[in-house]
Amino acid sequence: MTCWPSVIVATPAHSGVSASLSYRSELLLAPGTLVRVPLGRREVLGVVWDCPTEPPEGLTEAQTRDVAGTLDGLPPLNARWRQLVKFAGQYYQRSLGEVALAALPPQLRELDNTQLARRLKRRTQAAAQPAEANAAPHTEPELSPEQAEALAALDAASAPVLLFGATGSGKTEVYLRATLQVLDAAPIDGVASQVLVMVPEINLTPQLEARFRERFEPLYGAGAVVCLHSGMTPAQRLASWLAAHTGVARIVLGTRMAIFASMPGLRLIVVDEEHDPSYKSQEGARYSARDLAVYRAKIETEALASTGKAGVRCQVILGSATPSLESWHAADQGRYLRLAMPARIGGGSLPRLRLVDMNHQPKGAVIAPPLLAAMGERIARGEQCLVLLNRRGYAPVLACHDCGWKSSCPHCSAYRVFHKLDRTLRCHHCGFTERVPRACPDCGNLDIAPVGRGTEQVEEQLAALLAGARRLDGNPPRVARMDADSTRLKGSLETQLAALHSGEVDVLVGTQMIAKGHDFRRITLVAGINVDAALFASDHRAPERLFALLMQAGGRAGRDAAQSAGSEMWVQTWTPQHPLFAALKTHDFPAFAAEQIAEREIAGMPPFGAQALLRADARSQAAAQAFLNLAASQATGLPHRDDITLYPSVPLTIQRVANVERAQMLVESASRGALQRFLSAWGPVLHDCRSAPEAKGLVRWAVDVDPLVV
DNA sequence: AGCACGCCGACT
DNA sequence: GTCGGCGTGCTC
Repeated sequence: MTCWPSVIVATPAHSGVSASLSYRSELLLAPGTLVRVPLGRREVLGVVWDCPTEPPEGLTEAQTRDVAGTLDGLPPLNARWRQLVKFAGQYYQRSLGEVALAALPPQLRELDNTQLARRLKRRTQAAAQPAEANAAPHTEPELSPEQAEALAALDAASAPVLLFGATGSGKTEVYLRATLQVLDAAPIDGVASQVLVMVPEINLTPQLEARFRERFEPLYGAGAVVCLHSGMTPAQRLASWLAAHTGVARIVLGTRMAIFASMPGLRLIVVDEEHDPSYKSQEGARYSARDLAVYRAKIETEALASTGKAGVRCQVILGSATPSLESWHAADQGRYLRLAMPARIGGGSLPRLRLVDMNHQPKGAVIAPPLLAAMGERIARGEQCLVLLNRRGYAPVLACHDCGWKSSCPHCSAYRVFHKLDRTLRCHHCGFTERVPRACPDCGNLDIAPVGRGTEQVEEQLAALLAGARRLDGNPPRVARMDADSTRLKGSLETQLAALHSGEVDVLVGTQMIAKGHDFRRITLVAGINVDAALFASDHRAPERLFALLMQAGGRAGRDAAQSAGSEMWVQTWTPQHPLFAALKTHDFPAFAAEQIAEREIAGMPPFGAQALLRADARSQAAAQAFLNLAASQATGLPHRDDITLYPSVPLTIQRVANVERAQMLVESASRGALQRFLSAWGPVLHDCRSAPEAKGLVRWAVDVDPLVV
């Protein structure tokens, strides 16, 4: 029987190709079937969206080509997955095909059916393997009263759960128990239950993976836990994806991209560190994996409810010690259920805050004398210190004192950072790297000097400043550095962490990557060296990010209950009176959040209003802004135009990156729905603006819905 | 997005 | 005389 499946392919929205393309097939194809279809002169992967038995209107017989073939042996992508893709495409203003195809493993496009069959066979064989009988049975740690309470509440909850747990309160154990409960449940219609666990960064997957494997592989076999993130090879990604899609994998652990994993038995989604900005994608479809997680759980639950079985649902847990204000507000309103776990496991306390007023310290001191003394004492006791600084390299700028030359990047409106180790000037935005000149390129003066401090320099200076201190073994302290530079090589992160755990290193200097997740047992002092920059950034989310960073960093200290009593969080600041520090001192996130939310309400900021950005990249700043202004003027008469505020176009903070000028326009509305409908109508207009003479030199444009930085 | 066709500058 | 720059246009 002949049918005319409509197929979505990886074509961007408004590219002139309609949402789906109609083909012809002699076989009835179920929606969600993966197919290969001819498109122009090439053959591309597509997803069957619908399969009418009537020929499409407006297309002649000759215009409809035959489906080239299906990907055999793969069950179709289910209706919930398709609904997720559809929602994400509409909400974030991208084509369905773009979202759907980006969500599939790239290697799927290259496989023929024999290769695919081989892969699938390998998968099912792995599944048939019995659980390792001789694996040591894991011992489940005893739950704290708070954990037990949270689990009980979780069990009864029907809304999304915001697990507000202090660092060290044992959130991971709650995730593990909740996972166990879900995996234990009986299959529904022969589909085994599955759990999706998301973490913000690739760096955090290994340790969580280890804990999940240790707990669940003895129960469910070696293939039960798979990872999904961009650091994997194409072959690994395909293998994980197939395992999830076929139900062989019971637990998928991954970064934001994992939110689109096909999981037919999905019954629980965990979003760990839900406040982390990494969950918001910054290219392609700019989706928030956290927000999609809430949506996905909702549609999965609705589908399960319609099967008529009582009590089955797909739950979502958002976990954080410093939740996003969006989630916090949702909990305030009762849309989410807030479960608090304020106490640290073992009764340890959070570190005491020590504020250092830099106005009262010796001029030019990098590390204030009292902080230095405190570090020396810790080292002498065999304890470790963590020093946090948000700048890589030796110095953020190199300058000539004579003529005022600075190490600007020729391709970006930013300074190149001085890296002393390899004597280079490196642009952290476009990567442009040169050897440090011997003399000032402008005036020839030999006296060019670093200005400001980065991690390399603090590492060097700390080693010198602490030279007089002694470790327990009588040797001088060892200072190490950990940042994107020092961990660039594969495996070096692990090596550095091992050095820290073994006690080889006494002081670790690093960027915010050291604040996240890692469990450092012997650290009792954490110091933020230069935190003020974040407070004066024009970005209104800077305070909450700084609060989260300091809380998270502080959480690294005193994780061993025996040492936690004496653990300290030192912060050097020029503005000790800032209210953020008062809340930090008492570890009072609720007070801080309430204050920030009140500010947002007054300003009409999210979650009280909805925002989007129209971004333009062009050869010249004038062209970028001309495109935006044209787009604004062409918006007249569009639906809900009156409910929308279009702000003037502005250059980005870093206006030029890699010789591309960047500008943006803020789009705001009190109503999310109005914003949505306006943006949908605006899309085709924007596409047309591209070819207007004003926009000559435009490189690309994009809409960012719910942007993090405005 | 790809991948064509198409019309103007420096080279085997 | 060609190779190749990327500007415009199409893909069921």
